[in-house]
Amino acid sequence: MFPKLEPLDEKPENCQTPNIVPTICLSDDDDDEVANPDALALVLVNPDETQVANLEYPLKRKYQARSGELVRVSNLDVEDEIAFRETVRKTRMIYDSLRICLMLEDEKRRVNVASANVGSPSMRLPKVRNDLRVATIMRDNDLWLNRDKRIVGPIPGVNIGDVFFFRMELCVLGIHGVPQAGIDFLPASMSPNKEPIATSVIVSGGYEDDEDSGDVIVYTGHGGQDKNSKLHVVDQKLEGGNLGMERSMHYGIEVRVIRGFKYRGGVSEKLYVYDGIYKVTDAWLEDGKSGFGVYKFKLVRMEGQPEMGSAMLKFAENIRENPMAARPVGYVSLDISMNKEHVPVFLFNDIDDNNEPVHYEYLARTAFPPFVYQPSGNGDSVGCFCVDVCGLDCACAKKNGGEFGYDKKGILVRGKPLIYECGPHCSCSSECCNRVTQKGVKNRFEVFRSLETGWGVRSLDLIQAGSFLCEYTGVVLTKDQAQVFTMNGEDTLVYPYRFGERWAEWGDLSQVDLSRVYPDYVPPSYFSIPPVEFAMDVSRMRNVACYMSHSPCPNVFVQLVLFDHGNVAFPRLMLFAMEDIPPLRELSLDYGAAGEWTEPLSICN
DNA sequence: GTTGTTTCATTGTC
DNA sequence: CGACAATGAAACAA
Repeated sequence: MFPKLEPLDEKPENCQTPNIVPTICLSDDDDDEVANPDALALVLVNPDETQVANLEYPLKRKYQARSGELVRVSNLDVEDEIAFRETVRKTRMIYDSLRICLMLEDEKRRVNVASANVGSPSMRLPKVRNDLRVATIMRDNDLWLNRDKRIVGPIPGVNIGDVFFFRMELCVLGIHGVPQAGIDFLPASMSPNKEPIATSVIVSGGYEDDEDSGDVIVYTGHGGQDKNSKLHVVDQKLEGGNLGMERSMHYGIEVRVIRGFKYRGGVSEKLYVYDGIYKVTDAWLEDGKSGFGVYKFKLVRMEGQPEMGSAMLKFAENIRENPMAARPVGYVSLDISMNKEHVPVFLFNDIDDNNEPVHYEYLARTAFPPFVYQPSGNGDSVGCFCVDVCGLDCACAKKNGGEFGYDKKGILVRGKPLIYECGPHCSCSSECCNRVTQKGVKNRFEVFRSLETGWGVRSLDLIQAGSFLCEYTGVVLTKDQAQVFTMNGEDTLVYPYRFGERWAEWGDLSQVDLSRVYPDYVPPSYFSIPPVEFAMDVSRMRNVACYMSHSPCPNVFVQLVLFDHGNVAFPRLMLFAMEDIPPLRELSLDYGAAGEWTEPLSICN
């Protein structure tokens, strides 16, 4: 009764994919398409260019409209990959930092309103959706990516398995440009041949007629639903995104697939995972479960892509529930920390018979020499006198420049040269939120053997950006001790100063103009500390951090923290997540220039 | 805790 | 160019 959709009679030809950024031809009368060599650069955010673009239309619209130009980005070299990845991550860091910033500012205002309205408790602030507000502010500051091109296929800098807590992030990055609809498509009005083209879909299981078996999805078109009941009340029509899907099938245009899940314990109730590109292989109209006509699209995952992120999430969940059943072989140890961490640290090797990490004594906390703990006499080791939970007048907050290092959920607000936590000298309770890193490891880590990097570390839990991971521990050596240690040639010491200043990237909102949102907003000012001059010996005692691999584009960074003594020359090296890290993805640190950290180097110069 | 209602931001169409 | 419908998620009220 329902006709199968027939493809248009004219078949496009010469639609091969050139290397860099081809324009996609949608009709056969247009055979002189030329790749624009400058188009690649346009994908990256370039403040100068976007400002120029805005000046052209300063009165017509507040922000640059989304482009109608379809492009593919392929065959990037390694340097381009890293550059795109950095851009994506920077954008995501701004999103997260701004969201936390708005949250903290709102809290301040709430306190102010409450104190100004003593006796009239009915006074309330309007409700806010910070996930949406952040996107608006970033859009007004030209910080959205990929608005000047519509990318077909993978988004440079976005990897399969990347996870997102907010749907709006997908808009900001250009992965899926519409904030609500499941199908994102180039509209007919902007299309060269006046046909809509679908570029991405979100599979959230919100449609009763969806079927999802991983590599093959039967996706239900949109429309026909009642506004309130969400039930199908009329037949769907072949228009908009539905027609776009059919046209993408016709032209063989790949479609990005993002899966959405309900997720507990995260910063949001939902989790989105980028699962790679699919091809639409079939489209038809049928009676849905409601009895009304629904369009169906068969999506088949393209070959040669890394394993699906959603499959990895599921696999990690299975390992957490029953490690042995999920992976029968490969466990060398079920806890190399020997109960020294609150959660066990697995040692996993299914490649060779190397079991080296079990031979080192596990050191959950760095051991400093006794003199570090002696009071200096200038009062810097005196704690705060807060009762129960610290407020903004806390002495430790003042040391941090008038704010706490973490939000209420323990997420690092912004990187600093040094963060002071409340410690044993403070009178506040152990529930004080300024005691994040001293509480130790919370994630289930696994040291694993890989062919590429030797030993590596990954987590079985999803790690939210800005979360504390673990300390980088070892036996501390002073400058003099380190020199003696390295005299006999081999230098296996770790030099903290070489980790660099990745912390400065976390929470950096200098690109955002907040004066319009908060006229009285004062950007934080940093204080500086002298360079860290001690070295760390990890040749006998170490912890999980020691096995993290080096990367020029790391997902973990070092933040210096003090809590059990006041000696700024001997801070603890605390590791935080630079981005949302999906389970089973390798953790990496920037140890400084590649390879350099293992070479002997005098630190007294 | 559950359910229904409203609201948020953006795009595309009329 | 302006109005408006469509859309998912979360805050909120019941």
